Amino acid sequence: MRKQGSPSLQGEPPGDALSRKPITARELARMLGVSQSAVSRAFTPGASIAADLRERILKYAAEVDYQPNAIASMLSKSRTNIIGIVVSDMQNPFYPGLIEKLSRSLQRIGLQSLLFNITKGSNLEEQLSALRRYNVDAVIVISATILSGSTLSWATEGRPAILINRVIEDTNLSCVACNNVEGARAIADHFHRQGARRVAYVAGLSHTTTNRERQNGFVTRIAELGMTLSAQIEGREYSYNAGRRAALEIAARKSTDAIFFANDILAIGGIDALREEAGCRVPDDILVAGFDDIPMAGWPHYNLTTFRQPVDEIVRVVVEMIEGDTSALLRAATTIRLSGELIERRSTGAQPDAP
Amino acid sequence: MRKQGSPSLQGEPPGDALSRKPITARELARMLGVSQSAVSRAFTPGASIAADLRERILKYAAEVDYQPNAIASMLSKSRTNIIGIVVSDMQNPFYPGLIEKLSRSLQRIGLQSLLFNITKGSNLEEQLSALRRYNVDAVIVISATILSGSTLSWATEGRPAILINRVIEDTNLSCVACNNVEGARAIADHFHRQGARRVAYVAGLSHTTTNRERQNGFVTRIAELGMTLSAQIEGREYSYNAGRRAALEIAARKSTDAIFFANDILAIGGIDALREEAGCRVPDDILVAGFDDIPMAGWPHYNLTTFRQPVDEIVRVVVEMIEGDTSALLRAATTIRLSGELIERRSTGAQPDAP
DNA sequence: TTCCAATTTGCATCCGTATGCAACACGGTG
DNA sequence: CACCGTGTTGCATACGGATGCAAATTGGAA
Repeated sequence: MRKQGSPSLQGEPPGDALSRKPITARELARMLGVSQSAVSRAFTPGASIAADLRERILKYAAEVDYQPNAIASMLSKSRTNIIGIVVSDMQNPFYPGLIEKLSRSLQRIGLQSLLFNITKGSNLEEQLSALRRYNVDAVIVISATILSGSTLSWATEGRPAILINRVIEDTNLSCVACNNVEGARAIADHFHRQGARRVAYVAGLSHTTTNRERQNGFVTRIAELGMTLSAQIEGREYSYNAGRRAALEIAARKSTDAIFFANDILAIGGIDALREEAGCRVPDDILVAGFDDIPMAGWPHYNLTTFRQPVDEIVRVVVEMIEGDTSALLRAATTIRLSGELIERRSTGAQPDAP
Repeated sequence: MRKQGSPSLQGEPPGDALSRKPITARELARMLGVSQSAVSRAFTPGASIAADLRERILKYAAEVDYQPNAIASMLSKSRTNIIGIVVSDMQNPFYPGLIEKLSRSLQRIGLQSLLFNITKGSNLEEQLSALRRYNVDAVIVISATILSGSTLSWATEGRPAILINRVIEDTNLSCVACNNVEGARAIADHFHRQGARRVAYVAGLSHTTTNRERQNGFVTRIAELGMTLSAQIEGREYSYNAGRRAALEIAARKSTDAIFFANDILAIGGIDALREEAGCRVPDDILVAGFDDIPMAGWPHYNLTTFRQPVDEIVRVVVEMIEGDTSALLRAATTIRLSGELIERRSTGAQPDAP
């Protein structure tokens, strides 16, 4: 149907190499006097083909610059070698780093990353419908945004899905998350060691599991240690400005020794507000800690004490889950908790190690 | 070949809804007593089909949750509706913002983004070979990393390619870039107005066109204004630490009134180094300006004067190029320069507008 | 030398959708 | 009533590669 007619009648199309269509396995096979199956097998590791034939085909393929068409391959095999990555907030510097490492690791084992940037508010199903149509092999969700388990199940439609830093129980979704409770308790312990007694918590997105775990872990440990929770600010976003506003609110009451922000971006906004707007000194007047350990937390001006997420390990585990038997992921959704590390810096009066 | 045999003999497979394969157009057609073509046409805008038939098919399709398989569609049409995005540095906060806006705009017109995260140093052709095999409709390159025009031409293989913030002349690649010369001159003018006379330039990646343009524009304008170029630091990366080191080097010579860093991340590292390590006051002792206007530049501690890149406009232009006749892009590669905006803040002693 | 097993190769068909072309339906005109 | 044009519909095949099965080849054992 397409482009029948004699191949080179209308003269060389303008634009030179531009409209030249890539060579196909059949053409390559005909040139070599072998069958198309042979070409396909030459490119399939472990296929039943003689070593010398394979070599001859691959050599010639390299010469004429043949590469198997991935689309056709996807159609006949069940695999697409594409992983869908669902993201909603690339502004928080924690995520770009994670996405970068993740996509690099996937590339290393021959998987590509198809990015789905969902916008909260508008029609989620519509945004995710492409996720179904593209037949991705698996889905990785790196999104703090509201995304119900049922919507997600619909979108992934029987494909393995792995949530990073979000935990949903009721569905067949796997989760890989940092041990938020452990981290929050470590911050509480650290505050206590540094002498704080009246402490505050600043939430990110209140309803997210991540926030709830950090909040509960912190508040519980605070109580165990006999400290006072002097303030607790609800939040609607993980952002610099939200941190600023929360810090000002807490500073106005003048009854807090230390603030634990649900993540680093909040904490950094908080530090700036405390110093520039509230006239407080950090850590002299008030201690501040965050969560994640984004690059800015290490900048000298902030020097933010934080709980470092094990990004490399998270990536490793996720990639292993995908690399392994993905159908196993479907049968038994697993939740994996990874340990992080308390990074003590000057924002809580600690003396950090030399860089 | 696959899954022949009677459909429901071996009982419901374990895992419930998990392994159920999605319905196909043919099955849907048979259920409705129409031809598969009809189903295809019902989902093709502008196809030759009666309105009531289309409605009936779409309604039933919605009921049984049928959606056309994108892979099969890609194979028969020439379009994949996938845009390859080549990235190399997600750490610089300017890029995540750009990528996010870009992928959202593309999604809005039904295009998905396939992410290619290239690592400098290792084999580029190998990394980009997937770009060819996946038949992407177009390629957008957002990468400061070394990537020769010829490598890129090979990788895109007759597909339209658009470079953002990089200009390559010799090939048939389109470019959309900020007017770096204009921006650099604006910074120079601003320095002059603020009373600086001995100024320094800190390069990012020296050989990139972006850096060269900013450098030349700045140095040229400096000379025109009769100012002295007191230092010029070569660079191997656009990073916080590179900015730190450069700033310390310049501060040690004590002969500079103002520093123009090739981008904001460098400038921010520079400010921190000047204040925390060199004991200088910014802007009292030395003025600092950057380029890009990343979020951190607006944070009160930095309050960085910078030249804002017209991100929204860049995205708009790129998407328009892709949305329009892409083959036109191939025939006539165009380079588009967009104007940015000088943002005067306190790092150069300016009084910023109230937030 | 004969026969069988193991390995290699090719043939035919499938994956699921798009589309050129022919067939068909319907309404109006001469 | 024959004829034609417009608008719909279905048939058949193409897209490019993967793979079950049968055929062909090879080597070695009896």
